[in-house]
Amino acid sequence: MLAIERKKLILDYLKKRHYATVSELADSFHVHEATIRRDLSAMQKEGVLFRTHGGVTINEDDEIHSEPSFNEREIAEYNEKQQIGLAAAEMIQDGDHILLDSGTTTLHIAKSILDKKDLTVVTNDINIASTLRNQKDIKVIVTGGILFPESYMLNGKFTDDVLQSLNLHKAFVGTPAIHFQRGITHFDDQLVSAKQNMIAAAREIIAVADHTKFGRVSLHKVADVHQIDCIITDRHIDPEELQRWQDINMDLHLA
Amino acid sequence: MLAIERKKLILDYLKKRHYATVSELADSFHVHEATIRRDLSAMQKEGVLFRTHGGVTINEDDEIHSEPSFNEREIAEYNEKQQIGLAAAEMIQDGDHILLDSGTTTLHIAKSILDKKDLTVVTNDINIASTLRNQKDIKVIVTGGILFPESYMLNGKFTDDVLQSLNLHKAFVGTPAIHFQRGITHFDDQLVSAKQNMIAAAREIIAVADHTKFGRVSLHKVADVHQIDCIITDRHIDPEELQRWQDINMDLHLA
DNA sequence: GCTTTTTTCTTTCAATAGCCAACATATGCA
DNA sequence: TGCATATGTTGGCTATTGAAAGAAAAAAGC
Repeated sequence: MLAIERKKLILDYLKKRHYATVSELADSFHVHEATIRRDLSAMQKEGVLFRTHGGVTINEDDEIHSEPSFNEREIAEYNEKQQIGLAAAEMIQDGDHILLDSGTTTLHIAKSILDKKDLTVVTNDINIASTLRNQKDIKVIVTGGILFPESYMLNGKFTDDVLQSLNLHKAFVGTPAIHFQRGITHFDDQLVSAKQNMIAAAREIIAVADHTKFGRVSLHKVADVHQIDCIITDRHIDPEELQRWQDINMDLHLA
Repeated sequence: MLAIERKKLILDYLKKRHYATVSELADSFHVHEATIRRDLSAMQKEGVLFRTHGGVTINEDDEIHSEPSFNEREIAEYNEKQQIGLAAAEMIQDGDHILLDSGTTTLHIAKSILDKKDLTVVTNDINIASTLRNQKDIKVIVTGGILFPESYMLNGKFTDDVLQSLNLHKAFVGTPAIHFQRGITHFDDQLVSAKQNMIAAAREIIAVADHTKFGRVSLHKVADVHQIDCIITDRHIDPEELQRWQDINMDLHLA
């Protein structure tokens, strides 16, 4: 069995069961525990999952997540995400029709646009919808769909249908992996379709990702680099990485 | 079992019941009490729970969602609505596909079904969706649509489209006006369509309304009496009113 | 109120299970 | 063959757990 195949199966398993021990995985694939550990370490580096003593759990850090402060990284990147939110808000004009993808970074965008006027916000995140619900001058449209386990994100056919019927000025899309050649990728194939529809629905695509997401490549392709009009990230991005994006003339904002 | 898995389950447990003892947790996970104590100490350090002598309680002020400022509607008839919620929960079997209309009474139904198994819940209320989002055994489908100002309700074309494509076992529909001859009526014409679609989508229609809603008639017709299979209300309903419904053989439950 | 008893908590230590790094072996490809 | 990559093996190190003993807190008895 190929390593990549094994990794895919590990992910599939984790999607269903959420946790797995190293020995359990080693047994079921008939490989040595060291091999599994190497797989898990590599996958952790990609940001796909989270290793713990004895096993592994899925990293629902932000694409699928919201459980407050279960790991320290969430707190660590809190300020960065907040800054990204403020920078994104500056790009939004009164009267805009925008789309906010589900996630913690985009939630910060929502919190930063409460004083805008005559805004229409489409979102697949019920937490974002909730945050905006008291704003008289903001019309909120929720995409509908299946609520992802343990998260605030909606996904599935209903989500896709609604996204396909909309035309928006700007879409703010989050991603767990962004690479200057490979573009936006995602570890979960189930979420690819919604993100692609978001990108198709808006005139201007703004990717939002804190610095830890850069240089990562995951299994499933979401969008090419040229489909992205602009990226917002935080100031802790690696200078070499920054240079690579500047070399290809990407409009990259540091919050 | 992995340590992190155990910690997650402790949290899940505390979300349902607010308190747990160390020995109780040690028993249920088949680990030594010292292990549980170590888990709890670590989790307290993270700020997710609060240790007490002999046990632990949850620290749930960090839920992004909690709306402390209950509006008047929410407080009105709180206990009655809670009772109605419990009565409705008794009518729901494991494995059911149900629909919960937006509203405070139906929110109480949601709170009363957290330990059901293998449930599918369709709702047009993002607060209800949020309440159910942590339940592993409940699949939540949100209808999508425009978020009604100052509320948690979704409405409009997207809502209607989704409702029309679903087939459910039971629909729990709230109403501000119910009359033994005129049936269900509503003061806001914008909401009529969604309610009618709900009624069309389910095999069994259960109207939920506290006693103050009885005898009222509003401008817009939603449904005839014969379209309702069952009504759940509270014990403060006027005896004469009760008699009228019994005379027409309505299956009326007093919570 | 005070003391005694019981329960729970903390600390410590030993045993086990899991981890990492280095090296060895195997596989595949040019 | 030689190189690169993937996997297995080994030994030393670390983390987690359960058990035990003393400290602290709560409950019971007077």
